This record gives sequence, C-alpha cells and structure tokens, in this order.
Amino acid sequence: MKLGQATIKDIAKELNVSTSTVSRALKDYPGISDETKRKVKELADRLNYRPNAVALSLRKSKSFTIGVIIPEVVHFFFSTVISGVEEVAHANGYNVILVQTNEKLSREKSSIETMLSNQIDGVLVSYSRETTDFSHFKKLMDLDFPIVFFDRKPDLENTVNVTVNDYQGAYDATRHLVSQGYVKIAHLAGPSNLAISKRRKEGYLKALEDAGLSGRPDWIVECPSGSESESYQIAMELFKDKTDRPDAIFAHHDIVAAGAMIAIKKLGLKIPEDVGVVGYSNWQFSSMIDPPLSTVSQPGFSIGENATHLLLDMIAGKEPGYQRPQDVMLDTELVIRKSSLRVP
Amino acid sequence: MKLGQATIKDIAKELNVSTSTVSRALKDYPGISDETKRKVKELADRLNYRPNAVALSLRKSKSFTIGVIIPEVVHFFFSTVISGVEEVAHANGYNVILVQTNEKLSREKSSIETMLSNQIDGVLVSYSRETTDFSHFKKLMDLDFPIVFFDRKPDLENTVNVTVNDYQGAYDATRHLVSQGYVKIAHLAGPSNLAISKRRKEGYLKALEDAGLSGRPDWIVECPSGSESESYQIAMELFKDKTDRPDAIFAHHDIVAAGAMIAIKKLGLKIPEDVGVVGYSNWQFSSMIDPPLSTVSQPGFSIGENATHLLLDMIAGKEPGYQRPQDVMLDTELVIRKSSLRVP
DNA sequence: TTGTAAGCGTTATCAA
DNA sequence: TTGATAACGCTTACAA
Repeated sequence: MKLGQATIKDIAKELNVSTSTVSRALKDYPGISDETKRKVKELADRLNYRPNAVALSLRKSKSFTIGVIIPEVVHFFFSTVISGVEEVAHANGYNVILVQTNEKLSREKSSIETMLSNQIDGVLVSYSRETTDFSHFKKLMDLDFPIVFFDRKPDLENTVNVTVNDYQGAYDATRHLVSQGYVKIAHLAGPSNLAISKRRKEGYLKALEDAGLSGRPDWIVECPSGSESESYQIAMELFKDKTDRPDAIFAHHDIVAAGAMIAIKKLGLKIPEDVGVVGYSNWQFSSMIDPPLSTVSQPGFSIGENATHLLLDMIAGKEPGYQRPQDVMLDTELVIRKSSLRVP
Repeated sequence: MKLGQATIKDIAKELNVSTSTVSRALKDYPGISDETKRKVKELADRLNYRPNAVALSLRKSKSFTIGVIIPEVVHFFFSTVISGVEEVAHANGYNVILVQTNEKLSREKSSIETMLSNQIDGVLVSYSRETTDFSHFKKLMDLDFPIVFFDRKPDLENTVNVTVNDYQGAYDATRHLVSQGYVKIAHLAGPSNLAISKRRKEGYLKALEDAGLSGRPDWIVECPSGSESESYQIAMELFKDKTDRPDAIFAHHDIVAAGAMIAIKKLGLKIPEDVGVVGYSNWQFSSMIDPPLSTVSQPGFSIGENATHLLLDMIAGKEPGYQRPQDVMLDTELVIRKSSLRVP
C-alpha cells in the first residue's frame, strides 16, 4: 500500500479476474486471450504498476542482486572496477549493492552478514588490508555460495579470481627504467601482507636480475600506509646520502610515487634527468603532475567486467556437475611519460 | 532452502514449538519463558540462523535500504560523499544501493524504477548533467516518497536539498586572487545547464565587482566536458595574445585548472609569478601537481552525512503533520597553495 | 482460457 | 506462556 503502489491484486479486482490471470497476462504466458491480455496491460500501465521485486525475491529465492565488497571507493582503481561491474550487472538485469570496508576486517565480516540476510545471489570481493584469516569466506564457499575475488587473491583453495598480472607489470616497469640507463633502482613497496605487494616486488627483483643489476636490500622500503607524506619522508631518507643514492624509483602506486617526486625535486634533483620515476595504477592525476608520471596501468573496468561475468556464470550454473570457472589474469600496460624518459 | 539457510520454521520443528514462539523468543518479546528463550537462541546460534531480510521487507513494507543516485563514482567529490552516506546509513541499520548514471538521463530514470521495485525506503540524488526535465522526480515527491537532493539542486518546488555554498566559494577564491594582486582574472566555467556552474560564475562576478574590477565577457569560457585536454586547448587560446591576456584563472574545478596550468607552463609563463590559478573541489591530486594547486574544498563527506540524516528523518517521520526538513547549505573552505600565492 | 490454493519467511492478532 | 492463522505480493501446479 505504501506509495499507493498498485499490485496484481488491484488489477485483478478491478477487472474481475484472478491474480493468476493477471500475472500470466503481464508476462505473455501462453493460453491467455488477447482480449484479457490487452485489458490487463492497459490497466497495469494506467495504474503505473511495477512488480514488487521483494515479493519476487521471496518467491524465487533469488534477488537479482549481487554484492560488491571493496576497501574504498576513493581509490581510483576501485572506482573504475565498480563501473565495469555495474555495466555488466545492469546489462543482465542485476542490481549492485556496494559496501566499503575501509580496509577493516570487522566491516568486511558484517557486510557479508547483511548481504546474506538480503539474499544476494553472489558477491565480488576485494578483501581488506587487515584480513589475514579467510574463514568467513571459506564458510560461504563451503555452502557453494557464488563468490569471485578480484585484484586481491586470498590464501584459500578453489577460489575464483580475477587478478592483474602484477608480476609482469612490475617487471616491465623496472625493465623500462633499465632501458633508460638507470642502474640504481630503488623500490617503494606496498604493505607486506598483501599478495600484490609481494608479486610487484618479485617482478622488480627479477627485472634487476635479468639486467645483471644487483638489488640493494636497503633500497627496498615498505610504505605501509601508502600516503603521499609517508613516501615523501621515506624518499628524503633514501636520498640523504649524496654519494650513495638511487637514480630511479619504482613505486608500488602513483601516490607513493608522487610523494617521492616532491621529495626528489625538493632536493634539487631533476626528474627524469637525475632520477627516473615509475608508479603503478595510472591514477587520474598521474598525467597532470610535473613531470607527468610514467606508470603501470591496470585495466580496472575490465577487471570489473570479467569478475561480474564469472560471477553471473556461477550464479546461473549452480546445478550439479557445474565446473567452477577458470581464474582470469589480465595484463597491465606500461604507460610511459616524461618522469622516466631520458633517452629520446 | 538455498544455502541451507536455517529458517524460523526449522527451529520451530526441531524444538516442537510454533514459529510464533520462536519469533518472539528471538526478539526478546515479553511473555516467553526463560527456558524456551534459551533453547531457541541456542539452537538458532547452532544453526547459524540469520533472519531473511527479504521476508521482513515484504512483511513490513520496509527494506531498510536507501538508494543513492550519482553521476559517477570516479569523481573524487562523489566518492567522498558516498563514504559519508554509508557511514550514517550503516550506523542506523540501513543498507545502501548505489547506482551511477554516467550523466545519462535514461540511466537515471531506469535506476529510479528498479529502486522503487526493490522497495527502497528513500533515495539520495545528484542528478545527471543531461537532466533538465525533472518530472520523474516530481512523480515520486507527489507520492510523498522520501527524496533528498545533494550537490545539484533541481528546478522543483518543495525539494529537500543539501548543497554547498558555491557562490561563496567562488567569491572567496576570486577575492583571494585579487588580494594577491591579480587584476585580469579569467573564469573557466562549468556546463551552463548546471546550477552550480551558474552560482560559481556569479560569485566570481560579484568578487570582481566588489574589487572594482571590470569583468571581460571573453574571459569567461565554458568548459562543457571538463576534461583536462579541453581546458588545455581553451587556455592556449585564451593566452594567445601576448599583449592582452589574463593574469589569473579561476576554474570550475581542479581538472580544468590542471589542464590550464599545463598550457600556461607550456607558454613559458610562471605560476604563480606570472599567472595565478585557483581550482575547485580539492581533488586528491591537487596537492601533488606542480605547483600545488589552490582550490576550494567542498565538504563531500559531510554532505553525505547531512543528506543521509535528512533522508532518515523523512523516512522516520512520514506521519501526517510531519514537517519537511530544512535545506542544508554547507560552507566551502579555501585551500591556499602555491599556485596563487605571490604575496608572501 | 481461467481460477484455486499453496507457498516463499516473517510477524501481528487473536484465541487458548 | 504458547499456538493457529492470516497477511505481505507474487508465481505455479493443478483443477476446472
């Protein structure tokens, strides 16, 4: 009655037919006279009838809604992922419920609970930085609940994942620095408990090795918070010793790179002449800073699309014998701008 | 049965009591023996019982869900608004359904439809750039459906709005440029069909007037798309004539400002010595570009909080005699950085 | 071609 | 202190 919303009952009463007839007429079921069909549809239109999705969910035990759990929307990367998710979901008649965890495990757990209460059909997850115990996800998987992890791959068996080839991305970035003649390449790394940090570091190390350069442990510095001010401090420290300092930086992401660039310029060093810099993620601002920042672009939109496709597959294919889909790993793209370009 | 989720029925059967008893026991209703209560809760716990929110929605005609309609998550400003919305919604036991319109009117209309189908309790709207006809919102309001507009205020009677004092923000920004000795201040304006563009332009004009400066119509240029490349082009054009060009720019937002800055630097002009620049919105990147960009900061998080509070009020207070809440207008804050600072 | 009735999970009302 | 029943809006056997 809320909103004075018309229901199937109202239509039935007005037309002196049963609710089942109305229901069938509206969905073009066979075996309904054209006359009735016409009358029903006309009245439905006039009353501005709109099916009650809640009743449908209850009836069908299916809500046509998927949940998305992400750390934070403000991260440019995640907001592009969301766009990809929405695109595919809507195209397939699904709604999207979004929850941010703000990188908190407790939020993550409670989101899962509310989403389940709301009978969502499946969930896309990029887990929080705090999450090291994955049992809340394991429980879902044991119940065969459709779940796809993206970007951050959990330490669990039999998960479905859409990730980015971070190893390769880091490798390419580092190789590029080498090709520009930089030889003392430092790495500002991400939080050590995220697998992506580890993989990026490995790519970096491998590229050094392949180039015959020896890595310097003290030139790999973790940036736990990933803030600009943090990396500013770290870079200041790193470049303190004038006689023994890096000539390039590969940063775990663009904000970290930007903080370092500010420090480097403050020290009177020129980018890219004295120091080359490459970031990660291709944030919106990266092309606008001075000099424009070279970076590794992750296909956020495509990750969202792929993850959603996989999830919808899983939702559709829950019959016995259905095979869990294969993981997807997407390629990054090295975007070369001025900050790392000193060979014409 | 999906997920093997336990229902009240399962508990009732197992314990040989009626479903009503179980329901009451779980909610600590009076008139249930402690013994029964204990047994019910224990079993519920053991079965991992979780109330079915869909059934509740249907029963109560209330979903404890609010919808948010925004143009695009990737806009830093909107993503901070979302955080504010989520914060307040979750604290009050509400879920958030998010839909992006990508600035498309058709998407906006269809979102409203699906949200209504899903029996959401209210909606927060920042309408699309394409929207000039507001009848789809009007229809809702006529039905007394709770709706709060934020940031973009529609041309409709009796709406509830949470906005930013854009007039004042623009005025402050322009005054600041004047105080720094700039006298030929151009304005890169926003899309002319958005009220915020108009108000910012008015604030700019008033500040010029108060300073005794005469505005130049040809120095007010609209940037319809708001992209960096667009404003680069426009700025190039604006500064073409060496003998008659602006000495400062007030831009409709930071991306526009950033594009202009690139053009200005390209022309060999120094910021802030030759040309002062102030943007709008305090995007994440604004502090990282060179020189750091002065800007007008909008309280996105607070807008989200305020709008959600108003909406929840309206949802709660739908009895007759309830007064529509007052609009809220939040103040901006001028963030002065190097791009506009030439007086020490 | 149409109607009847049961059921999805929950709660409110009335009766016991 | 507890139970039976109806109802929220819709679909779907089954019956007519």
